[in-house]
Amino acid sequence: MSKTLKEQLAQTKRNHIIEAAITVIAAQGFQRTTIKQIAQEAGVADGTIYNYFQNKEAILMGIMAKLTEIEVRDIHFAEAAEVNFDTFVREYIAHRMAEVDADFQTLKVVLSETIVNEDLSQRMNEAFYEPGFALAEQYFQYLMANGKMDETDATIATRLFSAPLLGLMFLRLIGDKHVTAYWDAYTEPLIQFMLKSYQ
Amino acid sequence: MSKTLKEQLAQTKRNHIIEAAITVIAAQGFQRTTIKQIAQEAGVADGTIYNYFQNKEAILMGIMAKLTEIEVRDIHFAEAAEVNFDTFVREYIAHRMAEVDADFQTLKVVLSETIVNEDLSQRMNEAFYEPGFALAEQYFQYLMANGKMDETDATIATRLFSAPLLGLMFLRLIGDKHVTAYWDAYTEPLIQFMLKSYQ
Amino acid sequence: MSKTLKEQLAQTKRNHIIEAAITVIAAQGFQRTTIKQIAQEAGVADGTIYNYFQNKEAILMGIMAKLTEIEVRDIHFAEAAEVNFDTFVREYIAHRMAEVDADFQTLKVVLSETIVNEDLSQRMNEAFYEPGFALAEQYFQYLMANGKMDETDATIATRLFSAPLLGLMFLRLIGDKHVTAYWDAYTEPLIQFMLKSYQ
Amino acid sequence: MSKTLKEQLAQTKRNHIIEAAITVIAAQGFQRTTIKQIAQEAGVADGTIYNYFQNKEAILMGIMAKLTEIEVRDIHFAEAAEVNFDTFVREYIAHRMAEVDADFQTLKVVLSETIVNEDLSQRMNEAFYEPGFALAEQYFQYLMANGKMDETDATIATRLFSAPLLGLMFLRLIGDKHVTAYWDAYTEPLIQFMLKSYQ
DNA sequence: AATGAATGAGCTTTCATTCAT
DNA sequence: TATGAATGAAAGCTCATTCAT
Repeated sequence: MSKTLKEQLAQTKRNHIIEAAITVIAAQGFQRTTIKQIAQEAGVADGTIYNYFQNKEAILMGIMAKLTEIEVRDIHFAEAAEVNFDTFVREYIAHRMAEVDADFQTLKVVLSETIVNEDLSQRMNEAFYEPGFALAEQYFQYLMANGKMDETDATIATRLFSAPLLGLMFLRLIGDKHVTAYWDAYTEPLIQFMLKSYQ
Repeated sequence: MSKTLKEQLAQTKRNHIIEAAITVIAAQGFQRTTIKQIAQEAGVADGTIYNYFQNKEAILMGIMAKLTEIEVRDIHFAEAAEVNFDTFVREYIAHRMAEVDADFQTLKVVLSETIVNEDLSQRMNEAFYEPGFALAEQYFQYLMANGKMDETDATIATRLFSAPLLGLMFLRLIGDKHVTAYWDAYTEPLIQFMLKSYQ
Repeated sequence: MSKTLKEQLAQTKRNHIIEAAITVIAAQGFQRTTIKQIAQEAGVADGTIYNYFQNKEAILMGIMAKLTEIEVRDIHFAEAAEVNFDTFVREYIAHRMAEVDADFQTLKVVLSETIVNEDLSQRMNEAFYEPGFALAEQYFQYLMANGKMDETDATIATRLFSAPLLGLMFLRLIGDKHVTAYWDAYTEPLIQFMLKSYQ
Repeated sequence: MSKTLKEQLAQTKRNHIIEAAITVIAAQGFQRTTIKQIAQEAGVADGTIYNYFQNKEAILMGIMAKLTEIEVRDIHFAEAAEVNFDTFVREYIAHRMAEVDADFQTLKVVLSETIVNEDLSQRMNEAFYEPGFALAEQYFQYLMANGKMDETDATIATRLFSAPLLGLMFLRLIGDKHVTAYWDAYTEPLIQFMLKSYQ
């Protein structure tokens, strides 16, 4: 039991450092952020970081792992959504919008680095986007097979389906003031926009 | 006019260095790229870079300036497009898609840094996005005033209008293989998608 | 006598740590070896080491002390060898060769540091070599006084006498494969070599 | 021609850094020596070192390369020594003794590290000792074949032949005061000692 | 007495920038 | 103007040592 306790304490500290890292990295990017800054934000010594992470890169991986966990939850949601298309769209958008809002800093850290880091990009695609797309693709193919949707390239349809939401997220990423300040206000208009497109 | 000639030569060299910088920065990001790498790509000595740019940051600004020029061209196009909405959408999407394709590396360099650099983000918004949005906003308000569009928050409508295209661009930024490989194939589906939304 | 028992337990643990230290230091050198490695080899925590040694340097001193004990035994042997010169040489070589073999790792640890550490070198000379040489010198002077050996610089003669064996040991130190693998096979040839020299 | 000049300047500077490195490393060992110390001794900035050596290890390799050059000269000498055995021994010892004296600091640097560094040990054996031994072995086998020497294990004979000199060198390495101060005085006694052994 | 997480000084190395040529 | 060697600040990381438990 005491071993478990120790492990829990270690896990807590690890999470604490990850949170601190997200805060400072989100503000200035991974490369610009120093271990010293992360340590200061976390309130520990530089060396302590290395008791929990093998190197600086591993901190980024730890942050990415957080996102992957979220994605897993997400897929479960989506699988449960065996409903009509309108409901699916509505639920999907609302859910994702809330999620982006809740984990915005984490997303910012990972995505900004993904653009610039081939290796990380590969990993993210495999762990994050492709599973998501595969799910949506399945859904589209089901709709097409049942004549509920025009026959078309499902791969393209999938990307196009997620594009409007990603576009809004992108605007927030690059610091658009209105999108940032009124994120929630975009949910309903986006849903309406999507529904019209798939009428 | 030898002074002008000299200036022209200098401008040419400056552009040459900027092109070299775009190539290497697009591949690995601004922070990871060294002056030495840029100099090698440009075929000049490290020190020569500093005859044309005050410091490393100034190279980034030079790259950004290129984008702004493109945007200026763009706005002129848009102003000319005093046509019906369907034509506007079709032209707008086709034009932008081509543009993203043509200047993708430049976009990648600037956007990846924009996410992570508060200062640059500010500049980009002022010089790039806001003028673009202002134009579109004007257009929407004109449509609304003429009853050709539902009354709604024009600011939101503007962002929403550009979101799908930005979403596709984002997918390309983060290295989605299909979007990257078949960029052109997305133009027509995106147009159809947009037109349905605004029927 | 519980105090003595406690002391004995402490002494045992100290020796245990020293043995562990010799093993890892012999393999990679003192500087390259970390306290953590020694602790792991000894099966204790890092901090425990500091209950038995003031600092890392003190471990080295502890290892050196082991060698000094061996030397003390050795001198006793030598004093007992009040025999003719041939027997002395034969016994001396055989004894030392066996000793080097038995404590090779310990020797390696101490000697490699001795070369590089002025302070340690001083100590080793005073505690180890000089007493040994003094003994041999005495022996040579006795021989010379009795006409059993040419008059010559006894200091030089002493160093020269120990040189062949030290040379072999050195070859083993630097990792010569043959000397390392067939150490015992060198004993008799070395004895013959020495005897011929002093005929 | 100017390119050659530049290369020569670079080579000179490289040698200058190597000399500085030998000085400080000989005094305190490779591991204990910092780049800062070497740079200070050489009168350059820390970073300058890295214009001439890839990393700290490469400095050691540079020092080792110096020794190998010496060895090459040495082998040429030895090959030339197609003389009778007495002369060979006399020349060999005198030559080697002078050499050890001339390059003692360099030897100290390399040998102390060789003891402790498996990788370097391998290299030194291949590049330095084994060629030397092979030469001597050839010589012994020639003598044996001509009945000028007892049949015996030539490998052992070779090591034994070099042992007395290595032993003296070892005494100097570990800082024996008499050997250090009167090195030259050992040459003639060592020659006499060797000649008697091979009578 | 034993533990091992925390510490932070100090290491190697990188790289933007300068400046003598 | 172009060069590229020299610079040294600052980064990531290691590890001897301490100390609360």
